Formats: sequence, C-alpha cells, structure tokens
Amino acid sequence: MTDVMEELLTSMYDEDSKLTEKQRSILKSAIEIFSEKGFAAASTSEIAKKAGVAEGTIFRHYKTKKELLFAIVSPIMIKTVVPVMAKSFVKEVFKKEYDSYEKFVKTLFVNRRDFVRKNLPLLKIVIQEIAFQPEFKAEFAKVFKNNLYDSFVPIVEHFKEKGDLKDWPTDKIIRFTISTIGGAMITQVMVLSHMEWDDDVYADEMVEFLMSGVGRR
Amino acid sequence: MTDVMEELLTSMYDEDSKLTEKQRSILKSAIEIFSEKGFAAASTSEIAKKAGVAEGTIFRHYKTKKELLFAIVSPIMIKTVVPVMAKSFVKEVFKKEYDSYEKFVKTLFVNRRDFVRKNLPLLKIVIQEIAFQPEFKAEFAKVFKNNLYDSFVPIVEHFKEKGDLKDWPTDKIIRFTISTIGGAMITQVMVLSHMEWDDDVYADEMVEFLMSGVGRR
DNA sequence: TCACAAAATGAGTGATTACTCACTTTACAA
DNA sequence: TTGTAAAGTGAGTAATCACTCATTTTGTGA
Repeated sequence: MTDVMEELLTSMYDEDSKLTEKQRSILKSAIEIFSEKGFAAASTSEIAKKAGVAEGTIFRHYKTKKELLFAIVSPIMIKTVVPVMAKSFVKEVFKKEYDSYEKFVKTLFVNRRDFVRKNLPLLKIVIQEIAFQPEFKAEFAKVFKNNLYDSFVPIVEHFKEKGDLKDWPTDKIIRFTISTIGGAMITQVMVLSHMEWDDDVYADEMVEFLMSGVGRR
Repeated sequence: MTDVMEELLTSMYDEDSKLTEKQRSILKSAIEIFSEKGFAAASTSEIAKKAGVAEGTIFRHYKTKKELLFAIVSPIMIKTVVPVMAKSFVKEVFKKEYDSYEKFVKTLFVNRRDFVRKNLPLLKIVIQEIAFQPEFKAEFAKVFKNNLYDSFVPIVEHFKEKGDLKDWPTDKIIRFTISTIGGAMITQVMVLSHMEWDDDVYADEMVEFLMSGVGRR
C-alpha cells in the first residue's frame, strides 16, 4: 500500500461518510488490477474476487466500471502536483534569503522523485488513461496549468530579479526546468531503476546541467 | 496514411510473398482502431467492419488478435530509431569537418520530430503496449541500446576530442542530450501542438540550452 | 431486544467477445 | 478451359463481459 493510496482511501473516508472495509478493499484491488492489466483489460469479476467481495458489491457503490476508475484517478492528479508547490514549500523559497533556484529545483526533484517511486501503480493508471479518456486529459491540463505552471511563475521571477537566472522569458525557463526535471525523473525511476545509482549525485548532476543552461554564470 | 504505415505495408509485401488489398486494409484499420481505443478495448469485429472484410478473414492471416498487434508493432520500433542514426547520416557527421555537435543535435531533433508528428497513431500503440506487454519492453530496450545509444557513443567522443564538448563521461552527455531532445519533442508535439509556434526558433532554443550544459564555452 | 436502513450477496441477464469451420470465391499455372 | 491452392466468408460457439435484482446479512440507535 502506497502513501497516496492510504491518503486516497482515508480522504474518501472523510468526504463520503465512512468507507467500510469491503469498500476500501475494492478500491485497493481495483488500483492493483487496473495498473497491472490496464482499465479495459481488467474485469470487475477479477477485482471482486481479489477484494474478497461479491461482484454486486462493486456496483452497489459505483454505478459503472468507469465510475470506479474515476473515483480512483480523479484525486490522484492533484495530489501528484499540488503538495510540493503548496503554501508551506513555496513560502519557504521566498522567506529564506539565502535560498537559490538550485536548491529549489533539487528539493522539488528529490521530493517528487520519491513520490513517483512510491506511487508508480497509481501513476501508471493515470498516464495510461489520459491517452484514452478525454476528460482526464482536460483535467490534467488544468491541474498542470493552475497548480504547477502558475506556481512556478513567481518563483522564477523572484530568482530572475535576484540575478540567479538568465533574463529569458519566464515560460522559457519554466519549460527547460520542468523538461529537465521530468527527463531525469523518467531516466532514474523507469530506465535506470535496476542499476546501482547514487541518487544524490544524480540529482546534483541534473541541477548543475540545468543551471548552466538557465543560470547566470 | 502515414509514411511508416506505407513502409510497413510495403515491407510486409516484400517479406511475406504478396499482401492482398484486403490484408492491407486489415492492417490499416487495426492501426487506426488500436490507436484510438487501445488494444484491449478494440474488437476484431470492429476492425473487420472498418476494413470491409469478414471477421474470419482476420483470423485466416493472424491466429489471434495479439498476433495482429505484434505484426503491427514489431517493425515500428526499429523504424523509429534506426533511420536517423543509420549509415548515411552518421557518416555525414564524421565526413564534414565543419560539422558541430549543435548541427548534429538539431538535425536529429528536426528529423525525428517530423517523424513523430507523421506517425503519432503508430507510436501511440507502441508506447501504450510497452506498459503491458513485457516482450515489447524488452525489444524496446534492445533497440534503444543497439541502435540509438551505441550509435551515439562514437559521435559524442568525436566531438569531445574535437573540443566541442565538456570532458564529461560519454554516457552523461548522451543522457542529457537524449533527455533534452525528448523533452523538447514531447513539449512541441504533444503539449503545444495547438499553439502557433515557430518550429525553427524552438529547435534552436533547445540546442542552445543543451550546448550551454554540455558544450565547452 | 427490536426495527429498519444500509451493505452485501450471488445467481441470473443479454450483449459482446475472440475465435472456428464448413463452405464459396478468386487467382493463376498448366 | 480446367485444376487447385489460397483467400475470403459468415453463421455459429463457448466464454466472458458489465451490470441487475430479489433476497439475506449486518450495523446501529432507540
């Protein structure tokens, strides 16, 4: 059980009155099977069997199989993007005068990399279904814009004024930053997961590379 | 009909005696439907209907639905990676003394970006199924290593000796190069496809960013 | 302890699935 | 023209699909 999965299940607990053990079990099994076989290839009977409930129980709580998918996916996208850029973290960046763009990027990278590692099954479902469910693609674009991109803007501008960054258009700097972080994340989590690798050295190399591109000398 | 699709159909024509019109039609329809709905959600009856053939005709040529998928996907991965790094292009790089790593990267980027744009449906099938078909993942890793990564090594070392590149480990330079090209490609093809964008300026910005990271002054 | 609503059940539903096969049509060499 | 192998057909099949519903079990407040 990943930490977001736990969060997901408890947050549902808060919102929709209480979740029974069987309901939690259904969500947990659905996440595993959707992740392993994909949404379309997963059958409700298999989910019910794995969850130890009758198939009818699933449809008591979710009118359709698709509704079950939505119940799982919807909360995830926000939880993937929001936490790091949220109040506490961003405020940190501005408060401490000695903070640098380097430190911001490294913290962001390390934090999200660990998150991705812990929640691969959930993220796999989201990424897969974004390709086929137009609603997901739209929601993803919205979350990305409102919670990631827009949070980036004041930070980049802060460090531009401070003289840490080149006098490039803000969106250009954000593009290269996100792209470099993303590339490093994919490389480290997906491609090189089997290799022995010094996580910290890798993160530092990435930041160094990025800064020589967007940083000021 | 994309160019690779055409290639795919004609190459099959060469290899397995001749393909009839109906057989070509089956492959074409299968590519479209697999790409739109995903392999698992695509039904053979729908493919047959779209192709204008009886469902039995599909199973005369492909024992199973999965075999149809393999017939489509297998040739694509190589065709995506090999052509650019192939003999003619790589030799070009070494022949001309005035060539630079910048020019190599830009040519590679522009060439593959246009390829990706033209063949999005085919690539979508491959990317989706790599997540669920272990054979595809293994084949992809092999093609990537043998045809992309290994071709990169002598090129990077050539420009390192020439003094164009930093004296970093070759694999580190390759990692940043592929990651930067990949990030730019995803950004331009997927994310910003709807925006007005000067392709050439975008490519130059990417190369400039990359070179300030891996280049020597 | 009782009443009652919510939760859970599992046999049953029609639709759809991948795939088969006996049969017909087509292409082409002799 | 004819023989024949390959190509194509479409009705048929068993299995599985998502989903329903009458019934039973469970949790809880009075």
